[in-house]
Order: sequence, then C-alpha cells, then structure tokens
Amino acid sequence: MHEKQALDAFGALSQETRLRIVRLLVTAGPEGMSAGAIGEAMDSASSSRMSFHLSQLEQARLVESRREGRSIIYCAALVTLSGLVEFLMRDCCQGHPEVCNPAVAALSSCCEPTKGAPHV
Amino acid sequence: MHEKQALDAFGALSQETRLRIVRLLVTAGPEGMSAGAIGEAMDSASSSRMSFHLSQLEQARLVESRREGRSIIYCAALVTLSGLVEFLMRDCCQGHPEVCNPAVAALSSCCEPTKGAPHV
DNA sequence: TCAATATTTCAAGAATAATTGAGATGACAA
DNA sequence: TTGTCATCTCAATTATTCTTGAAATATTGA
Repeated sequence: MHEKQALDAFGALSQETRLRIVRLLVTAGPEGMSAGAIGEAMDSASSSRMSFHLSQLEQARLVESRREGRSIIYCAALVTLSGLVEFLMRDCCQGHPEVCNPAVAALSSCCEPTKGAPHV
Repeated sequence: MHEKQALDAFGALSQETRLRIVRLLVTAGPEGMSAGAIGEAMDSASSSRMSFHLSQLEQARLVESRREGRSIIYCAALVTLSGLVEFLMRDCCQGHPEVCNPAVAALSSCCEPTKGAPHV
C-alpha cells in the first residue's frame, strides 16, 4: 500500500453513501451484491449516482466487480481494507508496544487470526 | 463509534498533509510533537495551513493536543484509530470467518494483543 | 512593560467533489 | 430483431474543501 492508494481509499470512505456501501458489502461477504440491490439498500439513490459512487470505490480498489448476466455484482476487497489498516498503524509501537493494543483488540473482535499466518 | 464520527475521521485522513501528520504522530508515540515540529516535517507548510489541518484532525478526534509553554503538543488518538477499524470491519465474518483474517494479520504485524484484553 | 516566539483565526479566492437528468451500452428473451 | 432491464457515461450545476496572507491571541524572557 502506497500513500496515493491510501489517500484514494480514505477519500472514497469519507462519503456517506460510499461508506454505507462498503459496510454493506463487508457484511455481505464474498458473494457480493448487484448494483441494483445495493441501490435499493440506500435511500434515494438514482442509478447514475450509485454508479458514480461504485466506480469511485472500485477505482480506490475497495470493491471488486464481476458481471453476472445483466447485473454487475460488487464485493468488498478485504485485502485493500487490511492494507489500509496496516499502512495507517505501521510503526505505532516504536518502543511503546502497549499503546496500540486497543487497535488489535478491536480487530480481534471480528475474528481470530489464523495460526501461523504470515504477518503482512 | 458512530457513522458521523467515522465519516469525519475518514475525511480527515483523505488529505495528503493530514494523513502524513497522523502517521508521523503514530510513530512519535504518546509524547507527541509540537505544531512547529510537525510543520517542519512537512514540506512547504505555512503555519496557518498547518493549524487548519491540525484542527481538522482534532475535530475528527484523530489527534489530541495539550499546551506546553509556548508550544502546543499534538499526539495521535489511538482509541479513535482502533474504533475506526472496528467500525469499518464489524460483521465482516458473518458465516465466513476465513475471509477477514488478512486484516487481523495486518494489525498483528504491529504488535501482539494483550492476553485476556476485553474485545472492543 | 516590550519584544519575540508559537500558534490560531478570519475572509477571499481557487480547486475538488457530488448530484442531476438525458442518453448510451450490453445482455437477454420473445 | 425488437423490446426491456440493468447499469454506465457525460456535461452542467451546485456544494464542499483547501490555500493564502494579514491580523489576533497566548506565553515567555529581557
């Protein structure tokens, strides 16, 4: 993860509709959701507005898309999300390992790390 | 962490100078740095510009400040950073615990979680 | 008190980003 | 091959955010 990519990702996440889309897709899991279904889950979203925000998210690599018949299916790009966290928190414990533990605890509430997984 | 607070935080992090400041302060640790010292670490930052960005960061609760003599010392607010991660990744493993492990591994590269720490 | 240092505040202009609505594209089914 | 559905693209308008420079505030030392 480079600075430019992180800036794009944070920029994408700083807009209400887009943040909601990402969180929706994070819970939706790897099957993802069609653009139309995402739009229905948002209040008052015209198709062009939805398309604009989805393409911003895709450019920022926070979501990925694939075509399935007439629909385009979007899903969250968890690799980018975790890269973002790592970029932001890198070197947070220079001599003070205790200070950044809350961040780890927060993520652990999601799920336990794979034993022996290579640290990114 | 509520949506509004998360939007403010992501908005604050989506600007080059501010993202650099946060990362600088994350590595600086709890002692923090004075506004002037932060400004010197940025290229071509006028004091008013620096003050504008620092106040944006403080409004987003990503940094905290205290006065020390003539200087104002800023340090990273790790509680907000970890809250942000938790907000973004909440419910990422609805039935699919394996998919979000990369995020945990990324954070673990920073430091190990405290044993028995309450999960946020 | 006066001058110097460190930082903030304010207003104006410049730069970026979001929304809207109309029209285009691509896939499928009759 | 025509019609319909799902989604995207484009250009214009509106809204938000950033930078600049001048002036204000707070702290300290002479």
